[in-house]
Amino acid sequence: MRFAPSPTGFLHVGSVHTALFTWLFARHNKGSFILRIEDTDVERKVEGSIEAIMDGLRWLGLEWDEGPEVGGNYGPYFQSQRLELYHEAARRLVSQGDAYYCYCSPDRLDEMRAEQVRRKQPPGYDRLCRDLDQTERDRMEASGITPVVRFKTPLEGKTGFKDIIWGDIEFDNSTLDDLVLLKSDGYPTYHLANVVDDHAMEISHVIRAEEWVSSTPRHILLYGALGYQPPYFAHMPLLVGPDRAKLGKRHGAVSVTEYRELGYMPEAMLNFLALLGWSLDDKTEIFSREDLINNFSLERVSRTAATFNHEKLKWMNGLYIRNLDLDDLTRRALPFLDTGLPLEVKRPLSIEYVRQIMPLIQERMREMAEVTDLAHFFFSEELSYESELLIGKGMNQESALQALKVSRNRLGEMTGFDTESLEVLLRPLADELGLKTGQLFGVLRVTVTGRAAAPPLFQTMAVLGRDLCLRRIEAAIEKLG
RNA sequence: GCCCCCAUCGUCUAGAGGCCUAGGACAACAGCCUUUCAAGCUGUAGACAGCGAUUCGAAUUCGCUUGGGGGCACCA
Repeated sequence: MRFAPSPTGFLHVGSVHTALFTWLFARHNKGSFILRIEDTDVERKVEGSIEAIMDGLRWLGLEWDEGPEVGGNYGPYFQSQRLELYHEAARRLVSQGDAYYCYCSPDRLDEMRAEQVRRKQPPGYDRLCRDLDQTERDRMEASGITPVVRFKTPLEGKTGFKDIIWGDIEFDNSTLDDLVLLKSDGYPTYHLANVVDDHAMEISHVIRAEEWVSSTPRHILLYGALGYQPPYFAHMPLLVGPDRAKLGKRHGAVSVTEYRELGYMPEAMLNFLALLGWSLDDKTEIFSREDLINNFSLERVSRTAATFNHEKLKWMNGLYIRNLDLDDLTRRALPFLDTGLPLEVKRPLSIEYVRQIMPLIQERMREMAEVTDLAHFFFSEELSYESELLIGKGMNQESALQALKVSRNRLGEMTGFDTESLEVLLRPLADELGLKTGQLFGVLRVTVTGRAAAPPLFQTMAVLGRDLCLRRIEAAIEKLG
């Protein structure tokens, strides 16, 4: 099996979806997973995208058995390094009479198509050059035109194939036009290159997105003309946005890099993507990589396009985060804190301190990048919040001020400063002050964290430490007074 | 316009003639827990696109309609 992206930018989640299913199929069946770079479009090639693709796949753990940087017996794995193979195939097809040189200019083709659309005809090459004789060809050659090679599609008959996911699909050859195989710049089109390579690399199963269904008959025809046995085809359901159109940039984050930077875990990403167009049964939805490999089958892939639901991904990522052990969580969160926290915060961050904070915010994170916002008050000296926030329901400035002053004194006299002693001290204190526990705790929470919603108070204070807590109480008293 | 395909809660899906008064999950809503926010637990609401046909019986089979998508490049 192979995953064959073209290096035209970032690694798209749709591509990863296909890569994942291909990889799962390969792993499940003990086949090999090949990465092949389809760099046959010089114009659209984007610098650095090959690295982005490889980085992305590796981050997700979709390791390839053959391909760039790993090698293999069927290389090279860049189509731009395999041009001779395509030329040879094209020459053979021409000499067999299954392909021909076409001298039509792009301008003529554009006009032709515009005219066809105007007349509401299906657009397609009009086969002007299909039956050129030798003298006409010589004349064209002499005028300096570099021809393209086009496939001589049979005019009649039907071409069908059995798709593992879709079943039997059949096309009338009359609806297919003479596609270009070799471009005038000497590069092959996808159609030629993919057929030649899939055969040369002994690909048994071609797994790709649904958008390729309509060009599959052309490929079948090509395999036939070349005398090759076609592989099995499995077309995957498309990933779409909320408007049901093919997932694209306008739908928000579509590159794996973006998700990585937001703090999505590869495990969650794969789990989520696997459930788009595939399911095991009516209840299982949390799968480890191994579970996926063990249970995957193309027969259970659905045919309907799936909406990429960010909300569910977020939920699932949160679930994975909650399942992390302390060390793992700390290790993964550290880089996000490092880049996300304000410059004033001293670096390097104390791993021990971060370790103490993590349990307090673990169940509140859904994207790892949220760690910065959730934990910033553990690091910043100054807190900024509106003083009204200190005055809770049923309280006024005076009672808040008094609560703070008394708390300051008591806290200062404490011997220990752990969660339990804080609770033992503070809980009765509310009563003494004539406040409900919620009121007292509320004032202190805002004082100590700068916000109304935060992790449990006593634990938070214990981590912050007595000094910082007292300084913040002073600051709050000042704010109110 | 032509070709190909798809159609179960808002979303992801289970369902391959009776197990379906259609199951699960996200999201929503309500309650419980609770010092806030989360997390967790419990519950509520929510779908077989429509119409015909086959059948004792249809979400499941067939046809039509409607809706949606994909493709129709010297891009992949």
